[in-house]
Amino acid sequence: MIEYSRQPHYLVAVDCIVFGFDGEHLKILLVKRGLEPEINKWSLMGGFVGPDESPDDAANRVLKKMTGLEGVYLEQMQIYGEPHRDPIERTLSVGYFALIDIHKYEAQLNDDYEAEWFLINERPKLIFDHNQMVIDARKKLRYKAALHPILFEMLPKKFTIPQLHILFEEVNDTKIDTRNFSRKITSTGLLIKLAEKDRTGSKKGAFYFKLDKKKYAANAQAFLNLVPNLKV
Amino acid sequence: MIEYSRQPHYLVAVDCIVFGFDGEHLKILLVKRGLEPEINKWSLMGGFVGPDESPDDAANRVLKKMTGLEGVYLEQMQIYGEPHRDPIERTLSVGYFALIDIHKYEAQLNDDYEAEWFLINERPKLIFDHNQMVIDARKKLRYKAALHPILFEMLPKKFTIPQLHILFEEVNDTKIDTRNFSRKITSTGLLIKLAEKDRTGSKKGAFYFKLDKKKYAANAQAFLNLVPNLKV
DNA sequence: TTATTAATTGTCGTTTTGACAATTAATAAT
DNA sequence: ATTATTAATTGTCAAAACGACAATTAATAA
Repeated sequence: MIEYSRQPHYLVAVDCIVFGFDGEHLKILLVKRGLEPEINKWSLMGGFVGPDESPDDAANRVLKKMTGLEGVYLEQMQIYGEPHRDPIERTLSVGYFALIDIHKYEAQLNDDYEAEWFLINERPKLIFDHNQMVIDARKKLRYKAALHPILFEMLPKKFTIPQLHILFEEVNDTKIDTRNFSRKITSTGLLIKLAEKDRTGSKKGAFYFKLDKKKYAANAQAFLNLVPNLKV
Repeated sequence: MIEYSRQPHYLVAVDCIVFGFDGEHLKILLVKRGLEPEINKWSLMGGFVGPDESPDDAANRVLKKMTGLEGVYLEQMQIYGEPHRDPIERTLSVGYFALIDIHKYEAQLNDDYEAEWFLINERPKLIFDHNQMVIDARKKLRYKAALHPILFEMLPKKFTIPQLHILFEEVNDTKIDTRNFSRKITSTGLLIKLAEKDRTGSKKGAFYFKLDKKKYAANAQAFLNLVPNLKV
C-alpha cells in the first residue's frame, strides 16, 4: 500500500463573505461563532470541508445551512493559509464571496444561527483573519463587477435602473453620472424593460427591468465597462 | 485544552504551472514525478505545504528548489479539492501560475529534477487533474494579461516590441495588428527605449526597450487594453 | 545602386466616452 | 385646474480611443 509518509495533515475550512444590498448600502452577513475559541464573537459564515465534498460543495452547504438559500452566486477568492491564523490548530481556509438578494434571505431566515446584516463599513471586529478576508472580498467584488455583470445577483428579479445605479456607485465607491449610466447599461442588451413601474421612490416612477437570462448566461463572461475612470 | 474534535485532516499541496516564452511559442515546464503513485509520469511542479509555511511560501520554495529561481512572478489561481483527485489519500492542492524568463531558467538548470519545457499545445498526458490545471492557468493568464502588464515577466530585461507582439499574439491566440500594437504599448509609458538595437531578426533591426520599473510597480494593477475585440 | 525586408510612423473614418442640457411623467402645492 | 417640483429618461456634442490600412524608414542582400 502506497502512502505519503510523514506528511503533515491540516484542517481545511471554507469561509464565505456574503454580500447583500438593502437599496442604499452594501452589507455583509455575519454570524456569532458557535464554537471555541472565540465563541460568540462575530465571524464569517464558515465550516470545515467534509470528507466527501469539495471546498465548493462545502461552501454551498454552509450557505444553505445558514441562510436557507440554494444556487447562490458563489466565487472562490483565495486560500488563507498562514501557519498560525487559527490559534488552536493549523487550519487553511478557502475564502469565497457570495452575492445574494437580501430580501430573499430575510424571508427564509433560519434562527438556529445568530446572523445579522452589517453595513460593510460598520462591521464589528471579526475573529482571526476574517477582517482581511472582507477587505479582499470587497476588492475582488469591485474588480469583477467592473467587468462582468454580476451585481444583478444582489437585486430582486424586477429592478429599476436607479436601483442598479446606486448599487454600482456603492460597490465602486464613486459617483457615476446617471444619464451615461442608464445609456450604458441598457446598451448591453442584458435588460428587458417591463411595462410596470416602481413608484415608491419618485413621482415619475422608474420602469422595472428584468434580466435577459439567456443573454446573461452567454455574457456572464463578457466584458463591460460600466465604471468610468476605473482604478483597481 | 480546546480542540476541533473529530474533524478530518487532509494533506495540502501546491502545484505550479510555469509558463515561459521561447521567442515563438508559449511553453510550460514539467517534471517527472519522483514519488509513487504515478512515479516517472509527467506532472506539474509541486509539493506539500510544510508546517511552518503558507501555501505561497510553499510555492516559492518548490520553484526555488526545482528551477533555482527566486522572486518569480507567482499568482494563486484556485484550489483543487475534489475528494478523490489523488487516488492514494485526500490531498487538496493550491494551483499557482508562474511566469519566468525561459533563458534565466536554462542558465540555472538544476539536474536533480528531470524537468523539460513543452509547447503548451504539445504537452504530454499529465497525472491527476493537472491537465485541467493547465487549461485553467492558460485561461487565467490570458484574462490577466489582457488587463495587466504581466507578460514582461516572461521576457529578458531587454526586449523588442516585435518580441512582445508575438508573445501577446501567442497568449491570446489571435492576430494583432503590429502597427496598432506598438502605438498602444508605447503609449502606456511603461517602456523605456534603449539606444541599442536587436539585429538578429531583421535587416533594419528593432530597438530594445526595458521596463520602467517604477511605473510598472505603480501600474501593475492598472488596466490596459492591449488586445482588441477581446473575448474571454 | 537597387531590391528586399521588417520596423516604425502616419492617416483617417468610426465608435466610445463622458460632461452636460433638455425633456418627460408623474405628484404635491397653490 | 394650474403650477411648481422632483426624479427618470432622452439628447447633444466635443474629445479621445479604436482599428483598418498606407507610407516611410533603416538596414542588408543582390
